[in-house]
This record gives sequence, structure tokens and C-alpha cells, in this order.
Amino acid sequence: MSKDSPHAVKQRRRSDQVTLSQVAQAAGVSPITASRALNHPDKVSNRARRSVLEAVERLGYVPNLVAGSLASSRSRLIAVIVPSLVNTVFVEVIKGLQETLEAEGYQILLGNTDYDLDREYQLVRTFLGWSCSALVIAGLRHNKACHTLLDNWDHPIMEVMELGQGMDLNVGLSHVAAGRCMATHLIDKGYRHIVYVGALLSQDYRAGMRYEGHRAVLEAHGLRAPIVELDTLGSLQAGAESLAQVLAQYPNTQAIHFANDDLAAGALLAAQRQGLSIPRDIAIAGFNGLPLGQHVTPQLTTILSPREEMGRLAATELIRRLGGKSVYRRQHDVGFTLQAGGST
Amino acid sequence: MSKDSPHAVKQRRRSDQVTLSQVAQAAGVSPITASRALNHPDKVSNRARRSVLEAVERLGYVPNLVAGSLASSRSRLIAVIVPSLVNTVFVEVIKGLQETLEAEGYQILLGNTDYDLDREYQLVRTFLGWSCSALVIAGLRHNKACHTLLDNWDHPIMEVMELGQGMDLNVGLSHVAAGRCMATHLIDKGYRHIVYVGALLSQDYRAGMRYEGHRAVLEAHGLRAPIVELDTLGSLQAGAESLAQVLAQYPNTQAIHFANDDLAAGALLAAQRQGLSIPRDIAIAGFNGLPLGQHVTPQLTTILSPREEMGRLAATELIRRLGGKSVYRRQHDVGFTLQAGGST
DNA sequence: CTGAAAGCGCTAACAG
DNA sequence: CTGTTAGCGCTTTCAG
Repeated sequence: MSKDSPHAVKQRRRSDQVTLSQVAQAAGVSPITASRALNHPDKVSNRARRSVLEAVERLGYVPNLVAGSLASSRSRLIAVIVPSLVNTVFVEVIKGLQETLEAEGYQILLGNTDYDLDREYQLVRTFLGWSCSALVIAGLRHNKACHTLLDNWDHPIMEVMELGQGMDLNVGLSHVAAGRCMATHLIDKGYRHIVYVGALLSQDYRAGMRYEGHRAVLEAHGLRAPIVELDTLGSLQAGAESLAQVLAQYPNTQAIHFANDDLAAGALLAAQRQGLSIPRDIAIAGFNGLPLGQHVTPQLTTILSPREEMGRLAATELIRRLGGKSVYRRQHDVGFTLQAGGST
Repeated sequence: MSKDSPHAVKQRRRSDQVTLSQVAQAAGVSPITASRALNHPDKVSNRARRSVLEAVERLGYVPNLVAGSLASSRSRLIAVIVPSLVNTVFVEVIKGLQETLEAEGYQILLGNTDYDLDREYQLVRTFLGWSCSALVIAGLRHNKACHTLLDNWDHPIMEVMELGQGMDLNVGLSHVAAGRCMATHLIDKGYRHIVYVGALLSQDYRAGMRYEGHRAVLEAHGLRAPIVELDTLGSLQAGAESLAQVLAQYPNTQAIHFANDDLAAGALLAAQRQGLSIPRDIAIAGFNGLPLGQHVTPQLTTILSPREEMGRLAATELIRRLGGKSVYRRQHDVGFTLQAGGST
């Protein structure tokens, strides 16, 4: 009260944002009661709750989530790290995650590594700094620094897209098995000269795993398993261009097993433009089960992976875990389905 | 020091996370110097900076961004709100945003409204609570509550996808002009009986705006402008199915102007399966310029919109603004390109 | 069911 | 260039 108070008051607030204290004051309760009225409505009397909610409405209060997170060290933020947004498969997983997580009041913090593990590490670091409630990350392969960081992190980690023993939770499918499945299908159909075509396999190593499965089956049948690796991302264009390359390199090719549907559909459409008959002149198979493959003629033989479901399942498991259920180091195989079309 | 200190010390820290103070102590400097060494390296002596960085490394310090944001009320978080992730056009914009924003050290907080303006409002509210540095939102139409909230918000707002006078910054294209452009093309090609086909136009109102442009042109030529509205989202499947419906309803249709390439390509492929000749029996046009359209035969006539560039440009403008440059209420027209293919 | 006090971990402000 | 001090706005803890 006296003019000569010991310290000049330092003013920092410049934002005119309404605070919880102001709401509390307007409602005639203490700040903590206002907090409870909003976050644990059942722990507060009807009267208090009502007047707080009324004050919130009247003052246009927007909770400061940053302050809340700092105080509680829980953020309701879920970090999601994927290697690419161009490849629609990751987007579909994100979609499944998002619809489930948003319904539970979680927000997604999105990171894109562009298939770079160092970038991935940086993103993980940043996201840990946001006190994320959990981390969803594509793939089981990470660099050393990333592992070190995450081993000492005590929140759920969900690795998706591929199946295997990871750091914590895992939802995915076996790409080796998928590769085996398609190779078996092609052999059953009578093809013997089969080429695998992938794009940037050092980045998209899951396509490499499918090749491993493919090769194992072919070799078990005494067949060679040639592979052509393209140096651009998988796309219709790349698929179209790859066709000539494959036929030049392996003229007696009977079937091509493409690492994904974009490549396969691109090749199929290109083959038709060139007057090739599919599958008589050349059989074509893909992976992913994109809608496009079901609309070309003949329909594309492919393997359908349940990507949105993968996202939903991952989210559901995370929510269960965040709700205190003790599920650790759990693995979920979402499987895949062979869709045999006319292209083989 | 005495046992009977006035208050028992309340302990709250349970996380064993390394703090900046610990780093500072290890480095033999004050916390604020450590802070500066990390955030404003040039405002600190070489010696101090080096020893802080060394301590960070040694202790495995990960900055607590939540605390930093609260203290500084700047979060380096950018809220991005889109109506859908199924529709690839939004994903492409996000991609453009992300590659530019991440390079500048911003993170994306992603929200999906599912074309619901109330949901949009809720997301905006949540995101404001995160003290986002800026907001990127698809479209110029928002509900009243959302406008009220944003009018009192003093951070940059970037509305994308369509062109017009918005709340603050805007990067997009004129959908009315795009509709006009395609209609003009079809008329120039000699078609007179032209049907517009859209899906869920109350949600995808930008497709409705394209129809308005389309209709204006047709009516100026004394032609009728019938429209068929599908009640499912645009997809290859929906496009394929719409073909029969259009031909039943308007038997003398010469050309169909589809609201997007998914619909158009679906119809084109379906027409071919049915033995129709394109464009002789029926001409088909789309919108978006998806790669798919360039790989079907005949190539799909469409309008290409520069979506990734839209994202990059939006991000660049935001960064400029966040860097203190005074650009307000600025509009950017990214334009579009007619790609005339064999389908018309 | 309600409240007082004490921080969460960091940085703005102000002085040296 | 460096440090002291005082918060940012909320929630935990502990006590009624």
C-alpha cells in the first residue's frame, strides 16, 4: 500500500487474454475451484460449476493450454512422425489416428522426416520438449541418438506400419510376409520370369523387406529374383518409365512385382498405351490396394493393407495405455489381403 | 534451515528431466545465460556458450518448450486447420506449408474439421489455447463464434485455398474463374449440352463456386446449365457410378464437367469399360490436375492448381509477418492452368 | 466440496 | 556480456 514498496512491480502480462483467475473472480470462487469446474466437473458443487461456466461464457475465456501443461506436465498432445506426406499410405494412417485421438480430446503434432533419420531424431527431441503424452512413429528403425532419447522417456511409444519387436507398442503388418504372399501368387499363376521393381529402397526399406519375402519364395522354387531399383520416388510417372527399362534389361520378363500401386498402375497404363496386352504380354502386380488399382482395366492385382484401421487401432491402444491400463510391449498384426485382379 | 520452518516444503517435481538450471550450474553460469546461449547465441561470450553447449550435451538436456512458451508467450507452433485429409489437395497444401515452416523451426499443429464449422470453431479455440504463433485455415467461410474469437486474436491468420477478402492474409485462387475457364473451354470445343457434376456441394462449397462460374458462362451463351449433385464424397467410385445417372437424367449430354479429377477419372475409366468412346460419345473434364488424369488415355482435360506452391507461399508470407514485417490483409492469387487433354 | 500456498521450467525486464 | 528478480497461467499438494 505504501508508495515506497520494496520493489517496483515488474509488469509482464501484455496480452489481454482472460485468465482463469478472472473467471474465478467473476464467478465468486477461488481459481482452483474454477479449474476443477472445467476439468473435473463432478468434483464441484452444481452451483459453483454453473457460475463458473456462466463466467467463462460471459468473459469469452479460452483456457491457456500451455500453462496447464506446464503445471500438470500433461499436454494431451500426441506427436506423430512420418517419413512422407506424398505417399498417401502415411496420410491414411494419420487420418485413422486423428479421428480417434481428436474424439478423445488429443491433438496431433505432426512431423515429417523426409526419410531422414537425423531429421527424425531432431523431431523427436522437439516433440519431447512439448511434453507430448505419447509418440506415434512410423517404422522400427531409428538412429542411436533417437533410441537413447526414447529409452529414457516414460510415455507410451507406438511404432506403426511394420510388425516387430519395438521400443514399446507396435501396430503393423509383416512386409516380408506380404512379399512372400504376392510372389507365391505369381508363381501359382504360372509365371517364372518375375522382376521386382522398387523405388529408393534404402529409404523405403519396407519395400525392401517385401523384396526379401519375394526373393525367398522365388529362390525356394529354384528361380532367380532380379530386382530393378528406381532412383525417384514411386509415382505413376516413375512406373510408366520403368516399364521400358525392365523390358530392356530382362527381355523375357513375364511378370513384374511392383513395390507399390502407384508404380504398378503407372506401368499398367503405359503398357496399354503401347498396345501391350495385360496379363498376356506382361503381368503386373502392386502393393497397397489403392482405389486406383480397382478402376483400371484389367483390375490390378495388389495387396490391401488396412491403413486407416492401423491408425485407429494404434490410437485406441494408446488411449487405453494413457488411461492407465497396463499394456506394455504389445504387438498387433493388422494383416493384409491379397486382391487378385485381372492384371496377373 | 530450522526444522520448524513456517511451511513444509511442497515437492512437485517428479520427472527426472534435466532442467536448464542444472545445465547452467554444470556450466558455471546463471540460468538466464544458459537460456541465452541456446536461444540467442550471439548475445553471449564464446566461453559461456561453449561451456553451456558442452553441459547440454553431457547431461542430455532437452529444452522444455512448454515452459519456454509460457514464459515468452511465443510457441513456434502453427495451427493448421483443414476440412479433410482424404482429399489429397489439402494434404498437398500441408506438405508445402510443412517443408517451409519446419525449416524455420516451426511445428504444425494439425486439425481436421471434417467439413463441420462447429468442429472448426472448437479446433480454433483449442489451438488459441496453445498460444500458436499463427493460424492457417482452409477457406474463407467460418461461423460467427469463430470470427468473434479470431477478430480478437493478435496473431497472423492465413486463409488458403480460395481467393477473397478474409480476416487477414490470404493465398488462393478464384474458383469462380476456374469454373468459367473450363466452361469456356467446353463451349469453344463445340459442346452445347453440358452437365456439371459435384459431390456434397454444401460441404465442398468451392466446387459450388466453380459451378457458379460454369453456369454464368453457359447462360451467357444461352445454354442451360444442369447440375447433378452426388451425396457421397468425390472418389473414383462415385465418378464411375455417376455416369449412368447423368446419362439417364440428361440423355443428350455431350460433355460432363466434374467438380474434381477423382470423379472425372472414375467416370472416364467407367465409360471405357462400357465401350463408350471419349470424347466422341461423351467428353469429360475435371479439376485439380492430379497425376492420374495425365496417365489415363485419352488424357483428362483438367485445371491444374498449384497446391504445394500455395502452401509454400502461405508459409513464406507468414514467416515474413512473424519476422515483424508489416504485411497485413494481403491477398495472393496463385492462379490455375487449363490442361487440355484428349478427353474433351 | 473448497481453498491457500507453492511451484511447473523458463524468459522478460531491468540493472549492473 | 551477465545476473537478479519476478513472473507467465495453471494445477498440485495439503489442509480444512
